[in-house]
Amino acid sequence: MTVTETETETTDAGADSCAGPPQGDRRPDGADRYTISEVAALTGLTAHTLRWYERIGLMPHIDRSHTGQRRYSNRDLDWLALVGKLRLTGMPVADMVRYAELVRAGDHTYTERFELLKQTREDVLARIAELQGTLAVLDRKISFYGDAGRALASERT
Amino acid sequence: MTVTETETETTDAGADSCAGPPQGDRRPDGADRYTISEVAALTGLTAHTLRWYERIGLMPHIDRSHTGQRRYSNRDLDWLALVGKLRLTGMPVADMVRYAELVRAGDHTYTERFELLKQTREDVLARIAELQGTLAVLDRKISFYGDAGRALASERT
DNA sequence: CGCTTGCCTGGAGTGCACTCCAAGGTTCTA
DNA sequence: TAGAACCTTGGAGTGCACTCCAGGCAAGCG
Repeated sequence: MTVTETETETTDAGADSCAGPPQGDRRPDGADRYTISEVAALTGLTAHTLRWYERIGLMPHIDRSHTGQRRYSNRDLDWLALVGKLRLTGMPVADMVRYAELVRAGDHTYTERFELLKQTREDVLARIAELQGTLAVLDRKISFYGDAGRALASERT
Repeated sequence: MTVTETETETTDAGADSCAGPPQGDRRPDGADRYTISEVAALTGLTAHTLRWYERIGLMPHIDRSHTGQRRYSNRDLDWLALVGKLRLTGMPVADMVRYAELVRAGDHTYTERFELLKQTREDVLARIAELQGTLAVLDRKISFYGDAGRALASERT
């Protein structure tokens, strides 16, 4: 029962500062009814993309004003922050939709979500390793170009 | 034609373990005239993609047999290995084409190539940092799920 | 000799992740 | 209360990186 997905996120706001848009402009809980353009500004996504995310099932049900306009909550912002992180890993949107479905389905999907996160973690580690391999290649090439700058040797590649 | 011996490649074909393709099946320089399907097996790219790379200017001029079929050299394989690494970084194909053009243009583009490589290096470092940020988020979430899992387990006991 | 396999070409098609449009209704500012 | 600036929808369009197709040439084999 205690496996609700959401509570950690609310404290997550300033946790990772390096990447992503700053989310310091939040309103306190209770007054958190952001329009779509506010959310666009906060997340760096376009309003188009936010509506599209909703259409494909990547967002939970978004609250609406009495006239039908979207009103996003801090919790929605938390979810979008997670989605943004996952997107950075190269995870396909379809997989994120799958995760969103699991969250919506309730606590009994806990194990599956856990496995999905662990798999994603492995993928991220693998991608970091790949990038470090590429970095080594680049460094070799850069130092070659640096040397060639003095020697002015003719080269291919 | 010379495709009789090349069945050895089939062992390597599916063995695409983790990072770049192992390039241990090369022939010595001087005997390096690979068909397009051999190169496909060695690089993990499809023949379609190899022809497409050529069409968009991402490959240097590829040698041809007397009947017009492509014959790739070890040098071409080296270039493809670099392209593969750059592709892993998420560099757009258009940028790689730009780099290829600089290489074709000759030695006087040395500085520009150097700058491009250094910029790419910065991009890779930034992406690694992003991924490490994401990793932190995932780890926090995973440990939360782990705790919740133990809680559930102990509840059940 | 025909059959199969591999290769050639230009151009069309695919899948993903947005991105935009038209035609309205709503909310804020002066 | 006017008008700008926002919001709504379904559906169509875009850009990237392939991916495939049709129609044909070339070589090895029984």
